[in-house]
Amino acid sequence: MENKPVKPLIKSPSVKPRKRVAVARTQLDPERWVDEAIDVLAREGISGLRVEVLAKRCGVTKGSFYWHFKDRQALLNAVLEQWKVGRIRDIEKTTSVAAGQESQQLHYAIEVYGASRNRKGMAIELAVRDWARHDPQAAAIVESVDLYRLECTRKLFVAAGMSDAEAKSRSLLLYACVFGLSLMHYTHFDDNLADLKQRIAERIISS
Amino acid sequence: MENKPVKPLIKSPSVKPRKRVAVARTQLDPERWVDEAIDVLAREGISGLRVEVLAKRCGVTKGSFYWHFKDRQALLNAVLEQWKVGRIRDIEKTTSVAAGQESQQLHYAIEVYGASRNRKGMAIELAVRDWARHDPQAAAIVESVDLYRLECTRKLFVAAGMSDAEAKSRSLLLYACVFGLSLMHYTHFDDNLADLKQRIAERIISS
DNA sequence: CAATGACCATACTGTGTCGTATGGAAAAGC
DNA sequence: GCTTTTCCATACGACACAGTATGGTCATTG
Repeated sequence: MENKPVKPLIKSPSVKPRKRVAVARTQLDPERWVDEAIDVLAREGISGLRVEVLAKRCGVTKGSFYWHFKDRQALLNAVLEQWKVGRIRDIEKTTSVAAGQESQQLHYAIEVYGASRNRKGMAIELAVRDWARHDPQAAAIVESVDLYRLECTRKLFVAAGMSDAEAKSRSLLLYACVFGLSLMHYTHFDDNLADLKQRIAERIISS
Repeated sequence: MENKPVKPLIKSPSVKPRKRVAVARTQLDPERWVDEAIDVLAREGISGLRVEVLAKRCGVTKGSFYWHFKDRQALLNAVLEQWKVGRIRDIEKTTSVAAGQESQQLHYAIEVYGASRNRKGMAIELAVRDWARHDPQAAAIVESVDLYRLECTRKLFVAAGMSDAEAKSRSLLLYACVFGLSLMHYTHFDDNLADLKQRIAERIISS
């Protein structure tokens, strides 16, 4: 085991930018690979995240990939980790609010997920959740992110004056609705989708 | 085109059970293939639905598959069609109710989806929806099923005394919540999940 | 300037999969 | 009984993919 001490699972940049003044040519670092991988994940799903496809998108060959990563699984782990920290940071930014503004912030949280903007973010969200249905490791990441999200919005509902039990149910309802709407096809169900969404948001948030 | 008139896309049983008294040996018909395919779809997803894997599960080889189906896509089409008719039939059964029982029936609709039973049904549901994210044909089927579902529950809300606009928003909220809950991991969010679900259902249905 | 290391290309093996071609066995039809 | 049809097995070719081995290029360092 571990007979390749000079090639870790994910090659960290170590002391890379020592004299790398202008990054002479396009050098690929693991972060670049992970960013591209998340992009492929968003539009192709986990089954479309293949090494050679990714390498072609980066303009290189597999030789480069297997220099930066031990194998495909190492990349997937890095993708999961980056997704997790990104989500945590995003949640904290979305749910931090001054006292008295909790309801507005909850409305904003719904809107920012369901809007036609942030399409890529929701595509990643769904791809990761589908991934988690077949991979226990991904499932654990999703669960930790879910629990953190639920807890953050629960605090908002509590700050808005709800009981603990009610706040928990509202928090779960909020995220379930946001994710559920993202995988339904209801564009032709009503000609006034704005009013539809407004009513739903009110039902979730208002007392 | 169509230079194989004796081998249609999906070989219908035609006049098969004429003298097939006891089904001497295990003859495979397209329905059997589709049933097994849906089973694989439920636990592996669309990317795991491969011809040779399916054949092995049926106890035969590819030769049999390509006798009953033109190619893999023909099987996928049959899977989509069977899923659609099954869902339509299920919806009609779930949303048909005597007058005055609409609220109870709506509660039942939520419960029958979210319960720990019907796990396989929800797995198929999610697999098809993930499939629809990359396949326009599957997306069209999902959309038609969604619209039918939304319309059926909308009528229930209207029969329960709601306005048309409110009934639409409740109907969409109901299904979004049901599907959204199915792809979240909230088991460790509360120690009284029954109360949590009860509160959510009340919020969706009650006036 | 020579040597070292970082980074990537090329070539290769092995496996899994789709689809086709063809033959064989058993039942059905005449 | 013989032929035809149905249903499946076997064998094959083509391709995509994961991973390894090896060599090449360029910058950095002494």
